[in-house]
Amino acid sequence: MGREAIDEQAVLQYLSMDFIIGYKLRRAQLAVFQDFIDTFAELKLRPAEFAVIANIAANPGQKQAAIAETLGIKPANLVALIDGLEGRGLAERRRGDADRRTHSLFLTETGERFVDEMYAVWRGHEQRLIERLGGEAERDRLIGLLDRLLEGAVVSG
Amino acid sequence: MGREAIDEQAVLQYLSMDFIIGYKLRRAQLAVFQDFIDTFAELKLRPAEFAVIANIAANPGQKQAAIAETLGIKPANLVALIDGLEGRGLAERRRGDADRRTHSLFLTETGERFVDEMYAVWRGHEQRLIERLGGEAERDRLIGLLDRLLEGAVVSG
DNA sequence: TATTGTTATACTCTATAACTATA
DNA sequence: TATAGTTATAGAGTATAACAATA
Repeated sequence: MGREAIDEQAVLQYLSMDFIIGYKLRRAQLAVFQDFIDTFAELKLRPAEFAVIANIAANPGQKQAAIAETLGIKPANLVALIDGLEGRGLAERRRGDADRRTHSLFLTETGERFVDEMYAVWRGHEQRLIERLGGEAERDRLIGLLDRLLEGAVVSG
Repeated sequence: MGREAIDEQAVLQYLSMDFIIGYKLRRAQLAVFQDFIDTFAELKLRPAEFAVIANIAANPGQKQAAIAETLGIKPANLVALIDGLEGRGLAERRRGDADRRTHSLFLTETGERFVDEMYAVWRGHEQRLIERLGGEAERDRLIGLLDRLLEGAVVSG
């Protein structure tokens, strides 16, 4: 009966959802993405597009498969994303010289200028989140905890 | 030029994606949900279904609108979810007595037994996450930080 | 008239299989 | 044969508008 009492308490605790890590994580992620989407509405940039542009800027010439791997998305789903960026004149595919099956990705000149603007907007968004968290030390602590969840995760594949 | 140098450094930092809160949050949430999905594959329970059942169990008789509000989903999208639970004999709708437009939700006896099993499975999942984080104190710290992100968020509507 | 739950529908994100062109 | 990128497609999740029953 002692055991039942403990279980009952635990059940009530989890049923409140307040201590469920995945639930809180999802709600927080949605709130942060909503802020991102609102913030970047003017630049018409979605989170995935931001991530792709940032990745090309950090490593110009990367192949599509490498970016998909880095961002954890399927190569097939990267195609429309890059089509969009290419259509807006921000990025371009260049056929591989050695291996003509591959596409290396680069920012255009327009894309380079866009990155500057994107960064300025992003800084406002990120600063707002840091303030909500209570400062950069808290931000670092959060990133550290999230990294632990990621490091411990079973890699699918 | 001093200013440019600073911006360039900041750009490189953010382009590495390592300090972007939303990005890390999304990756961690996906990793945690993947663990949840694998863990609950046997019970054939998705995160949203878990949340609905937990909510009914915590507050039997709640109306659909209230649950949708609590979980942050649209009433229209709750319909199929509850249809599924009702179809499996876990939950049931009861027409409101005072207001016959409303549906109050309850667990069936099967549902009550299912909750016990669900809790046992959930405890393994949550314990695994707590271990990844480094203990309950770290879990509490993470929840606290996520709450700050949620509290500071602009409520849509 | 307004509200609860429902239906229909569309849009995004994600996953898989089959295709092409190259290797 | 195998691989990089592509196409087509299907499944979740989520959003809105219109409807029926009821208030």
